Amino acid sequence: MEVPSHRYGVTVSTVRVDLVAVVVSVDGQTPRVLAAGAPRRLPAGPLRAEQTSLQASLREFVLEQTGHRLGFVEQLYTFADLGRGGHAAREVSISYLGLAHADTGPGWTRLYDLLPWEDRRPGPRADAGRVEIVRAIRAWARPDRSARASFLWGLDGHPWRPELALQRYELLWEAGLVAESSDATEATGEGMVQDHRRIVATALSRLRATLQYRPVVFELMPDAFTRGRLQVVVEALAGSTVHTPNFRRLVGQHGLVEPTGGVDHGTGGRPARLYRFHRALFTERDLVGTKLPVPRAR
Amino acid sequence: MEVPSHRYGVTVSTVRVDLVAVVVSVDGQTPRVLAAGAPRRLPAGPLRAEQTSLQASLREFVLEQTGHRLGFVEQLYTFADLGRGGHAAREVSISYLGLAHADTGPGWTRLYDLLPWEDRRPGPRADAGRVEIVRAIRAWARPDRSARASFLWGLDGHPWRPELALQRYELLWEAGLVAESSDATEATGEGMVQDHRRIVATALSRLRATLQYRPVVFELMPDAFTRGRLQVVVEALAGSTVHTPNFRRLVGQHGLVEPTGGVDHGTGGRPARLYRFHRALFTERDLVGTKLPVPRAR
DNA sequence: CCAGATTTGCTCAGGATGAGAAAAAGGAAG
DNA sequence: CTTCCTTTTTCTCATCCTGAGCAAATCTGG
Repeated sequence: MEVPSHRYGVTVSTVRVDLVAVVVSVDGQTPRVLAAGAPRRLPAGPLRAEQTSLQASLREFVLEQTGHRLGFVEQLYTFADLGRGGHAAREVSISYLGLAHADTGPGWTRLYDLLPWEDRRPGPRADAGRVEIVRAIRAWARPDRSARASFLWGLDGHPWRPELALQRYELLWEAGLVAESSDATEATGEGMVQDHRRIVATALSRLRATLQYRPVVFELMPDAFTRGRLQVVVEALAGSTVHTPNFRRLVGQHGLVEPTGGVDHGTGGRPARLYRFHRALFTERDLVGTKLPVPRAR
Repeated sequence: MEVPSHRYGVTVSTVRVDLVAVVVSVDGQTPRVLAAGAPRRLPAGPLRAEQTSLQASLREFVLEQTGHRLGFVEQLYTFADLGRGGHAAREVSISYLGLAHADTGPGWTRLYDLLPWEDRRPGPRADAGRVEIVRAIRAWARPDRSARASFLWGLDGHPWRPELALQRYELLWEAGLVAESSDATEATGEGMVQDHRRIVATALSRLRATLQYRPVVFELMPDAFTRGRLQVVVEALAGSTVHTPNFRRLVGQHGLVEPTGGVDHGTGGRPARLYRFHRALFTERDLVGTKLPVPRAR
């Protein structure tokens, strides 16, 4: 069984390749994604011939298009299925997740306007939309797909898992509840160009999963911050809340942060101590091996 | 801040795109990778214009080149940095991990011939090679990179983490210990064409990480198997051993398997009960959410 | 001064995990 | 047939991690 040349094949596969960026930041307690236009579109650009690495290419065009210097960058997934955008031609998009410091302005779309069901933090809109979605899913899933549906939506005793955002989006897609052609509703969210909403869902899934075993949140934080502020950012990304004493316990016992000595009096209650990320320790470790809690409660 | 058209850019980025497959199987207690030639080369093929999905394209050319029908397939990473193969031209490779049932023959290379230091199971060759590698790394890392080195190699009180295979390969690369041009040594392994060994390391990392939270091993198992056999396969992929009673406890309590009623008398000791994967339960769940133990002992 | 809000620390139960001991059940060698 | 060896299988125990609740400490704002 000899493996032939890898130039094997009948079709010469020369296609156009784009880079697509999902740039995330947290503004107050709302996560935002860089996407402008109507319908919204993720920033994208071509591979640059002169750039040796993909990441450099990505950073450059995000900087040019938006003026933003990306901190953390991670490759997500390469989308290349036929008919992605409606055209017959194949279009290859290499997608990246990037984290940037807080910023607002046009082009910064609220993440949960795109995927409203992913925000489970207590609030006025949360419950109404949830009921509506769950009803629609139950109707569609019955009876064949109900096990999968209740697993993904944390029904019937299953826990809600934040990191399954992509799988939930895909189920909604199959159920016809997030067709990009339809109008935006309160519960099913705002549509985007082509398959960009799927790419955002991919990014959210990956970000939430990464949060559980790598301290990437610090890419979104200023140099000094309170533990309460850190908790708010984590909860914003996870889309659910955590038990405050347990959160600080975990943050503390991993030695992730060290006090700066300063305090913040603007928190409304007892003043909070300021901390900084213990970077010296963790750049060496390639940022692997220490985790922050993401809720996985019922 | 308006985001311009995503057709923005000075260079038209039309490049050739290949699919590369890392097909893994376990033969006895040695993991194998589909790669033939000298130096060895992973099976690769072009995107097929007529295939709608990448996975379908991949399955087809792996079937054509090797006669193998892939079970599990997962996208790994897209390599596209300039000068990957030594040429100036950019070459984009979308890499996939595939799992196949046990098979031998030419073309099936032993995985740990390529990455010998990743096999930590007790054995004659293991200790000798380990000492040699650790000595070389320590010499190179001192003193700046010693924290990173000891973290990755489980030295100075750090645990050995099987899933960091890629990071270990990259450190060895930086240290000049796995230059593909040099001759294969007992400790640093056999070289491959272009950056294929990096792709194999990527696959191993991903496979080991996946093993910890998704029951993908079953893609490598026959329909009926003993728990001892399952443990051997997991240990082969993880490259280290686990405590037998704990392994069976975990497998049992997750409800992953169910007894077929049969027994296997060929194990050399007390006959072992045969089990099958409880597939009905887990296809529904999208194969998420149940895990098999991978050792992370000191 | 009081009410409210937030930070901070402590405790406790339950589950998961690492490690060891040992019984059960067969095959192989003598 | 008996003895030894090997593998499977079941328990037990200590420890750590995690979820959850209670309460004290400390400030701001009215």
